[in-house]
Amino acid sequence: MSDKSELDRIDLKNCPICNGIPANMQDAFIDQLDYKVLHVKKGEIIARQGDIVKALYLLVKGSVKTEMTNEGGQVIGIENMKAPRPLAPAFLFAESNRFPVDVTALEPSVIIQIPKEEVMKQLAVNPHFMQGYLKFNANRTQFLSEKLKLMTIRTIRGKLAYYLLHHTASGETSCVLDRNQTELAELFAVARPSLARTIAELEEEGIIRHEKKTVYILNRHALQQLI
Amino acid sequence: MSDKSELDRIDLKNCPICNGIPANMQDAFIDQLDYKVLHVKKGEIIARQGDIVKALYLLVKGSVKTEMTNEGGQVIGIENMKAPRPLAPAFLFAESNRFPVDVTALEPSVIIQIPKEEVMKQLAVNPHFMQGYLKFNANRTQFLSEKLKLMTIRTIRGKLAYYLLHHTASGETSCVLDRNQTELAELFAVARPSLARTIAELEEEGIIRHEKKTVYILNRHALQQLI
DNA sequence: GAATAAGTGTAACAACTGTTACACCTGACT
DNA sequence: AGTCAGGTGTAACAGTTGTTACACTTATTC
Repeated sequence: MSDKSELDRIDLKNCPICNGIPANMQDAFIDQLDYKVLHVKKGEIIARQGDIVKALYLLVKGSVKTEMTNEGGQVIGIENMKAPRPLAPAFLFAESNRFPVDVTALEPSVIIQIPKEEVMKQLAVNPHFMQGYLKFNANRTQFLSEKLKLMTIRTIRGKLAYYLLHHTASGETSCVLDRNQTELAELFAVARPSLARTIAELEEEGIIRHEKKTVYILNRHALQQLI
Repeated sequence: MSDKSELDRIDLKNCPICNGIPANMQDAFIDQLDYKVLHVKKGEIIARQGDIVKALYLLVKGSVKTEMTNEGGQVIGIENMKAPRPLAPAFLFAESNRFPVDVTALEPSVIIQIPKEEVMKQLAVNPHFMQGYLKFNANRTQFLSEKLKLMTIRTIRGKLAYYLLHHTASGETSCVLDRNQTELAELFAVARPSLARTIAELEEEGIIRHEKKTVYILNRHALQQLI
């Protein structure tokens, strides 16, 4: 498969797809797995937009960026990803099984490539692996659905209300945000000053109050009305 | 498992998850499957928001609506679904495995419930079923990703440009839309008159032209600039 | 073929959001 | 303590979109 020194450094237990495999079975799992190890330098291209996805790509070390370029050569969207995580696992089994983006290493990185047939075999043989795979996809679907729901709310007030209500445990009247204002604005896909203004408005109206990253919900009902 | 008259009417070959199973194996597949058949009348509730998802729900006949209600009892979002298709298959394996919505029958409908353990068994035993399941989830992820990309484009011009470019085969200069203006506006989550105005503007600028549902792209480069 | 529904084009105005620019605060680092 | 970067509050103005309303055209139905 590969030299043993490599295997020692591969940490699957933190990889979303494989972390369901019990610790005492992980070595056995790796040993019997048919895969390739890919070492890339900084700036090296791992996959190109349009390439057919023939294997499951697990980024086990390093970080990569993904870029989408249109027909005119312009770069449209960029996203960065850090190990450990699978790259585009959904595209392995999708009808259109081509990389939608260019994948480039941001630093020296290690990627494991598991051929599709091997993935299917393991899915059938190893229920932990199957659970992990299904769970990852399921979680991703939920994540995307949630985000989409947020995006279909048109006003910033609405998005903020939705976000706050969903981040406050029922019964609680406050929550601690895990993002700063800039990141929140990005999540909402709105401009940062616009978000700041909306927050200020809601505070003026006595609906919320905030100190640093803690938000107090003073009028839950009013918040619900905003969605 | 159930009376034979039922089985005759169950059409799995058009169900997204099961359609990969060869026709000559479908009967055998159904026979050995452990499942429950659920008949519901119009208006009957099939699942409630918050219920734990313990089985794969396949809507094989009829249609349902899904509603999300907030804590205040207000209905927020509604979506209709027609047979045959699975209901919330992602939630069966997700970390948070609860129905996010109320599911209500819109007409007399038939739902097959396959317990989670049985689904896992079949996934391990039947590679066609597994492929179908993975493919469905993968396609759904792609669909959601695409939609999300569309939503993060802030301007209507941008959304329209993105949509048109992605619905025109490379090399072609025209495409036939499969939605009317109202549906397109819903997809973009914008107001219908606003979309109409934007279309009119792009026509005035000589970038596109349209007759009924056929759109001609007169200046592809300008469209790309709009994204 | 008349009646009805569905879809589209358009306009004026209100409402909301983005842009840009700058002041201020805070914590980290030296 | 001083410097610097990151994060936040705020304001004026421009730009975009939503709202509402209505005319008009095109399908559909009986």
